[in-house]
Amino acid sequence: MRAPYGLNIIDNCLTCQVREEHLFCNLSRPAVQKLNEIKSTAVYPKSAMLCIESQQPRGVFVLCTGKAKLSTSSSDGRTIILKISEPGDVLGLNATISNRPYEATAEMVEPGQANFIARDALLQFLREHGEVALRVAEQLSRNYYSAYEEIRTLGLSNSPSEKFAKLLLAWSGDAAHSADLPHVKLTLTHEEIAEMIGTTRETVSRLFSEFKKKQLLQVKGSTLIIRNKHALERMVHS
Amino acid sequence: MRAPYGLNIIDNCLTCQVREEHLFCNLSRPAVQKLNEIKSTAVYPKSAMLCIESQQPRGVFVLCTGKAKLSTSSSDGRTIILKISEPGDVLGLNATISNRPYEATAEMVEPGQANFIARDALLQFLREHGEVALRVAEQLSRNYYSAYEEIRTLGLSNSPSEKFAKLLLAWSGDAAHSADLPHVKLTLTHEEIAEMIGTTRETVSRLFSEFKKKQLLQVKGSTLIIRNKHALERMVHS
DNA sequence: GGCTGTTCGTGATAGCAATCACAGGTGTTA
DNA sequence: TAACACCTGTGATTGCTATCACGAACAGCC
Repeated sequence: MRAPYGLNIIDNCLTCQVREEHLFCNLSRPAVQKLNEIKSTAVYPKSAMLCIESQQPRGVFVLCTGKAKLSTSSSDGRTIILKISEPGDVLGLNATISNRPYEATAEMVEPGQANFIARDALLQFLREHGEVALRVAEQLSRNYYSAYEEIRTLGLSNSPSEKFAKLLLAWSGDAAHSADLPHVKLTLTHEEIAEMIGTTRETVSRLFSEFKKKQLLQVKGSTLIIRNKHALERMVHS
Repeated sequence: MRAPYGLNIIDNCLTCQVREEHLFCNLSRPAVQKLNEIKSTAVYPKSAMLCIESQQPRGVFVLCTGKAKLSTSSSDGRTIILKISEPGDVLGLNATISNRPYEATAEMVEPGQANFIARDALLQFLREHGEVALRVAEQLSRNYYSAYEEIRTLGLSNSPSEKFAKLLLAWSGDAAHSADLPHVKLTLTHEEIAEMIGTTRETVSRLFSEFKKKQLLQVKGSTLIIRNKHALERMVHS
């Protein structure tokens, strides 16, 4: 089986980029072997859609390199970006397990590689390897928690500035620190940031201006520097 | 082990109120037997807390009768109600499985009965009965979907009236129909409804007035009658 | 019956963010 | 280098809803 949009194949990327909590790490030897048989690797260009909201699930994707944005839209064109997936993330797991339509669209924002595992093969694999079913449960639980965090953000913080501060803090969490200040590579447009925090493009622009003026952040080309993390934290849980 | 707030015990309620999709239905005989050994049943009065947000998980609750509201709060006192749990629902499963703090508070809004299964016993049980682990994965997936729906509601619909309409439709979904119109027993206060749709009490009051004037609904004592479901549907996905 | 606490209805006001509008910037392609 | 598409900054305006304020309705309880 071949994943869509496939271009070049780099072999055996399933075991690269592993992190402790990931789905297919530290499995028994036969499980790893079987996994390698049923997966297929492909390279996706920018803007490639891995899966599309409301379509029947074909299987899961494990992102190896690159980044993908997960989004959902309403019928009137409004869109929210749920998260930016990083290498190691598993996409479409819920839909595939429960055989309901994909709940979100996954679109590459940076070109990269992903493994695809077709639904039937995955389910068969899970039936044969009970150890992995538990991993799946844990992964689903993790998904749930991040969805839950999203609900808290959307439901409990009202002002755009609060949500913006929260986003910046999340970014600075996994950022490189140089000269003690978190540096973040800014890959999203204001429009996309707006979709992440549920506001408009113009408001995001104004927020950037405002936060710069307040010495909270600084932008150098495409790098964003968090200048006052402490102040941001105060804004969030006030 | 004894559940907190326990008053009277009505035996063997674990198998009552079953629905197809529920966690502990249609299990093998030994599994059911083991389950009956490790569960404890208790009756909870109105306002009893089954579990509290941010506390370490003690175990799961299976609601048998009555209703419980699941809510989460921010440090500044804002509260959102995530859902009203019905008999058959499993509370605290995510937290218990992943051993993270309860993500929500569960408070009885109508007195009722629930089974409690302590964490250790549940995990042991799951290890012994692989069949149930799959059920757990499915349940987690279902939880995820409803969390996801909540995100869509909060993130994609802006106006309170839209969210109110959405809530009314959800209610009318599982409502008794008399004379062709859905009748709903109104058990929540305006304040609580406000917390469900992320607005204020006053706005909910005004929404009721507005919707009455527009012939969308009607209130008779504590019964709410949906008078124009179609119009509500039009409001939602406009 | 009168007390108290909770819930509900509704007016007045203020503030914030969506919307509209447009100009300047950046990058890409021919 | 010109043309084009996209992204960004910022002003002006408007509308919606949170907030404050108060009184009415209602239930539970001595």
